[in-house]
Amino acid sequence: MPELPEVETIVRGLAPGICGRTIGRAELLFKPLLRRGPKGGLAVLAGRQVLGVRRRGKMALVECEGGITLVFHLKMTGQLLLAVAQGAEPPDKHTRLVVKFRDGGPELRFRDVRKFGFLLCVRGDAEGECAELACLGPEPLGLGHEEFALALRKRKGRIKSSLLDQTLIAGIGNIYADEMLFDAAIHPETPASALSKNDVARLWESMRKVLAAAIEAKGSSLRDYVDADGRAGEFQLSHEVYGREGEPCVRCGRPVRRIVVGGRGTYFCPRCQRKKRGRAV
DNA sequence: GCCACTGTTAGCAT
DNA sequence: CATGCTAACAGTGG
Repeated sequence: MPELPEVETIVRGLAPGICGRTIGRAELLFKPLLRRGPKGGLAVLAGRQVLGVRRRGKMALVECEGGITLVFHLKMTGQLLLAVAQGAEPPDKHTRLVVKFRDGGPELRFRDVRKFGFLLCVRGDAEGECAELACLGPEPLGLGHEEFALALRKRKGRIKSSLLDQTLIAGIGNIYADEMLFDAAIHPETPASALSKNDVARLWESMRKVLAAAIEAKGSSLRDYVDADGRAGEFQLSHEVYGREGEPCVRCGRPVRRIVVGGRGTYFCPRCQRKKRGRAV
């Protein structure tokens, strides 16, 4: 579940470990991982220093000398790991990429059980020229609440689907959408355009609160997610609805329900998150 | 063994 | 055009 908080945690862990180091060989163990890149493939990386590591939406960007940027999308099960020592343990069968450094120190590995993840090797202005990045909406933590309200107003679909639309806002995934809707006491199937001014204000606050708390807790580890050092996150312990079907709502005690919204498993409290209707509460 | 389900999203249908 | 499903893949749990 690498959503924004998980990718942010990975990026923060990776940066001090690889910035300033010079890349040696990059071994692409699963060719289709590299969706796009220069003719010679990842050979272009050899001899380049890593200048920075950043996050955009759910993607991790490794910026290298000479305007080369590696863009990783972890999709469902991708992991970016800083292995303890070069060649200490051989890569397992799910390791798709190994990047070695000239100093012989820890190598960077990309593992991905389901093979949905991808890598782009971009030259020049990655944010501007790379479609995968250029089409992303604004960062939820950098978004003012006026702009947030504006973006939702013109939406026809359900609020949960809107939160998951990366072109609208970048980085929110299934878990955090459910958690922030619960925090804001909004039913996930509410049409985005039907939210009151007050609803939107609460949702904006909840979005910031939930994402910040999740980053603080180093993400949610339900299954595959671990940070760059292989450590699990802690935020799953603070989930209030996600994955808690049948368990009592932390606010009212009624059982949490699971429905499907836009093909995604959706958890909510039917009492605290009433469906929007003209009826008095 | 078989079937249902899983954190994402591109691509196609409506 | 916008929105809604499904498939892509592999593993896990019932």
